[in-house]
Amino acid sequence: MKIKALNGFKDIMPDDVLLWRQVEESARIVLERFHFAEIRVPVLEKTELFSRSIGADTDIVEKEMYTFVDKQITMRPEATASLMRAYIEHNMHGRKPVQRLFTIGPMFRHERPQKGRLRQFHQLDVEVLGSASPRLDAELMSLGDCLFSELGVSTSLEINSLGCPDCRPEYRRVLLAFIEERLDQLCEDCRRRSQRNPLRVLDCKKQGCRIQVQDAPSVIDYLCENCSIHFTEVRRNLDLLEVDYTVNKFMVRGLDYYVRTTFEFVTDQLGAQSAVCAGGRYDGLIEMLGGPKVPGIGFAMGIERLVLLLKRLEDHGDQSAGIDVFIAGLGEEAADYSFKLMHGLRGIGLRVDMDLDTRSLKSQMKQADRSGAGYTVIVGSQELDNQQVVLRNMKTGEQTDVNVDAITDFFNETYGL
RNA sequence: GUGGGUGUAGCUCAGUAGGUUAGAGCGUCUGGUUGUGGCCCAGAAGGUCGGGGGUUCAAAUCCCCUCACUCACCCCA
Repeated sequence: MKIKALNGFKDIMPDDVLLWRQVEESARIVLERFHFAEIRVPVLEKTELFSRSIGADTDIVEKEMYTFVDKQITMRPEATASLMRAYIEHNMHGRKPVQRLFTIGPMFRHERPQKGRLRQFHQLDVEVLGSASPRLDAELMSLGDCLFSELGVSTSLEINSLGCPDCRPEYRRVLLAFIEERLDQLCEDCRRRSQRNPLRVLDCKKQGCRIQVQDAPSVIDYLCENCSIHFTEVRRNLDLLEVDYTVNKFMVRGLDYYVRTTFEFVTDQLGAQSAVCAGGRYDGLIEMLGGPKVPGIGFAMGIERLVLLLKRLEDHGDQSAGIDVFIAGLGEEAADYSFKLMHGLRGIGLRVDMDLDTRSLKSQMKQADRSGAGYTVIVGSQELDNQQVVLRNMKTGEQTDVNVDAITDFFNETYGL
């Protein structure tokens, strides 16, 4: 029986890892420009942390978490909760007024896998704690924008406001009344949704429902004064930074903790999974988890989805990490010498490989070619007798005899080590 | 949890009025080049045709069951 990876769990193969690194490195560069600090948190947490923060009756908590029931611990389905826990646990609010944090790592959700959605997937998670300024909302969105342009992928930004505990109940009532008036026109799912989370009816993808909700009351019209001012300021600041966006009054959130600003970077290139990055404000969350009364905002970016987008940009063929020097040897006595030489060259920082199984020279040259080495050192018995090796430039095919003692110096000069 | 699609060589895929030893390209290996890569040529290795059962003289091909993968719904990054 062949052992295979679990459904929804994927190996990231060497060629793809290069793209992943590109994403992660770009992210770290951009995040540093925005003065963020990386934090790494555990993958396992107490189940309660997630049920309390994400919401006990959300799909994630209800049926998608990998939980060790007997131990009451869960593999994180998202990172925000863990970061909040760490923030509270280490009293980070006391160290400086505003904490800008990010983390990159795997998340786990037991959903049915499909394109751009796995059971173990990876997110870049960015959070800022300690400021309620609408400037921050705009700054975070511009950060996402910068990251996408750094990577060369194009997405569009959609924003909305969900109001706050002061104004949302009123809107909810109005919306529910609107929905109930045309309940018989809506799909089965929406009828169910209208009971639990009427907001969700707004982003149903079915044509029939879309027509029905077209003229539904907009959250934005029901925002309280503070939320309204906040949203206007967010938009003004986005304009100030010249970040393009559209207001999507149908955009809602699946997680309970979001208030006020929500946003999504979407693309039409990923099939059903249009969101590459999504986030929003969660001003009451930290307090709810037993921490200080501190506002927060953050977003999560789906790395797999981003990598899929990058793959669409150009043909990424074999581009496995190459080496500088390949050592080809003839026979066993050469092998000892080659082995030692390889060790020495690695010691001065070169990327070196050889054929440990002493195959034919032809085979070794082939390996040298594929390895991407700029030079091949050929060691034979004749060369050993004369204390010389052949140095072959793999680009030009030019060969020179070099004294064994001069080899290191040659590479030192060539590669400027 | 629900629906559609696809499972043939390491990879991408041909292969239906059922019919001998199941094919191609790429990759791998060997040789053409007594110690030299890329291009070219020749050859070789590599397959329980996803698995099980059935129909038949005969099944990759037809029927049933099952599993895996995949896309989509739900939901979400």
